[in-house]
Amino acid sequence: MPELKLQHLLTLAELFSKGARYNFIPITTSSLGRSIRKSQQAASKHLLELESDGYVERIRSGTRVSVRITTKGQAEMTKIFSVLKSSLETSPSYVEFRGSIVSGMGEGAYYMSLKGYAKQFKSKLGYIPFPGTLNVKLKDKEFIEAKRSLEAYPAIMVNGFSDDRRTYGWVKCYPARINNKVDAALILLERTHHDDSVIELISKESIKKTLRLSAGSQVTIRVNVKPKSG
Amino acid sequence: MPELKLQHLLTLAELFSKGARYNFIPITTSSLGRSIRKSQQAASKHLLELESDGYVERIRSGTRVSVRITTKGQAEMTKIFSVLKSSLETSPSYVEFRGSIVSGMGEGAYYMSLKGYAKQFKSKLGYIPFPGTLNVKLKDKEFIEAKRSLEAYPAIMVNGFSDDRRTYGWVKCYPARINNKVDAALILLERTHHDDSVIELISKESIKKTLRLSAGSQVTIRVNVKPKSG
DNA sequence: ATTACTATCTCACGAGTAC
DNA sequence: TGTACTCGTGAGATAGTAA
Repeated sequence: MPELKLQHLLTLAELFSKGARYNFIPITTSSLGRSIRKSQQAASKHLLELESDGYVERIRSGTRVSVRITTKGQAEMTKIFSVLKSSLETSPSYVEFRGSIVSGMGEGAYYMSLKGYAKQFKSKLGYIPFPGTLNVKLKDKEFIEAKRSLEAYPAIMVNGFSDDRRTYGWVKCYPARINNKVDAALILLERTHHDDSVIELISKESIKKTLRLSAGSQVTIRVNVKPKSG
Repeated sequence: MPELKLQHLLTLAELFSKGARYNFIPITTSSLGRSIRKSQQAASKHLLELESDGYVERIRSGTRVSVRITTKGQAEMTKIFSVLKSSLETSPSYVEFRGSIVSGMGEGAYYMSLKGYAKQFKSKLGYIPFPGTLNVKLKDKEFIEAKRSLEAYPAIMVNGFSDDRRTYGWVKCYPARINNKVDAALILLERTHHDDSVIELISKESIKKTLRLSAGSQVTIRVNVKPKSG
C-alpha cells in the first residue's frame, strides 16, 4: 500500500541508480525522460510531483536542476521493494490437488508389484510400495491443469521394461504428502487406463488404512516443486 | 524496462503473495480489488489484461475464477524486482563536494594547533594535523546543501575547551578523500568565521603541497557516510 | 452472491511553445 | 541549449448494470 504513485516508481528508481540518495545529482529532464521511456515533459512533471510529495528535493541553478532523494523517498522505495520481495518469497513452492478417493480396480496394484518396477522403486524411492495404488478423482478443472503442469517439473524416473509377453511404460514419481500427514508418491504413467481427472499415488504402507479413507473421502495432495531461479 | 504495465504490478504482487505461482488459486475480483485498493471492475480488468498479455492463466468454473501466474509472469516480476534491487544497491554512500581553493587566512592554522584540539586530534584521528587548513569555496548551491545535510551523519567529535582567556567550540570531523588521492578530514566548527559556502579540511601532511594545489585550483572532496538501513 | 460489459470521468502523457 | 507551462488525446479508473 505505498503512497508513492506507481507512475513515479521508475523515475525514482532511476534517480537512485544515479546515486541521488546522498548527493544532489545534476540531471536534465530530457535524459531522465529517455531513461524512463517517457517524454521530457513527463520527466519534468514527475520531478515536480515527486518534489511536492516530499520524495525528492530539487535545487535550480539557473536552467539546470539537481535532485536528491529525501529520507521519505528512500523509505517509500524500500517499502515497495520489501512488498515485492515478500510477495515473491512468500509464494509457496508446491502444487496442490484436491479430490476424492475412487476405488482402485486392482490393476495398479498388479502393475506396480511387477519385479521390473518394484526393484526400481526400492532403489529410487527407498521402499517397495504397498501393493495397491490410491486413486483420486480430481474435483475441479484447475487440478487437472495442475496435473499437466506437473510434467514440467523434474521427477524421479522409473524406466519401462519388457518381459517375454509385453512391454511396460515408464513411471514418473513425484514425492507428495497426503492430507499433510502421510508421505507418498504421485505417479504419472506413460500408459494409463485412467482419464485425465484421476491421479494415482503409491506409498510404503496402505494409505487408506493409515488415514482411514474409503471411497468418496476427500483428500488433499501436495507435491513440492523447486522454484525456478530467475 | 519491464513490459509489464506498472498499473498491474501490485495486482501481480498480490497474486504472488496468495501463492498463485504454482497453483490455481480461487479469487474474487472484489477481494482482489480491495487488496490493491482499486475497484472490483479495475481488478477484473487487470486480470483480463494480465491474461491476454500472458502473465496469468485463468480458469472459470461457473461464476468463480481461479488464477495462476505463468512462467512469463514470474520472470517479469523477478525482473522488476531486480531492477529495483540494483537501483537501491547502486546508491553510493558518500557525499561529494566540488569547489576551488581559497587562501586560508592563517586563522584555521592557529586554532587547530591549540593544544586543547591537537591532543584530541591525535587520539581520535590518529594524527596531529598539518598546521594550516585547506579552505574550499563551494561552487554551487547543491554543495552548500550537501554541507548542511552532512550534519545529520555521525562524526568524530572533538570537544571544545577553555583556557584562561576564552572558550573554544567543538569540531566535528568527517573522514574525507580529496581528489580521490589524499585522505583528510572535513571539519565543521561550532564557531566559524566563514560563510556557508566554504568548507575546511585538515590532513596529516600539507594537502596543497601533496596535490600541488594553489588558490583557484578545483578540488573534489568525498565524504563516506553510512547508508541508513530501512 | 459473482464477472464483466458500457458509459463516463479523471489524469498521465506528449505536442507545441514561452522563457 | 535548458525547464515547465497549456492543451488535446487517450489510457485507466469508477458507476451502473446485465447475465
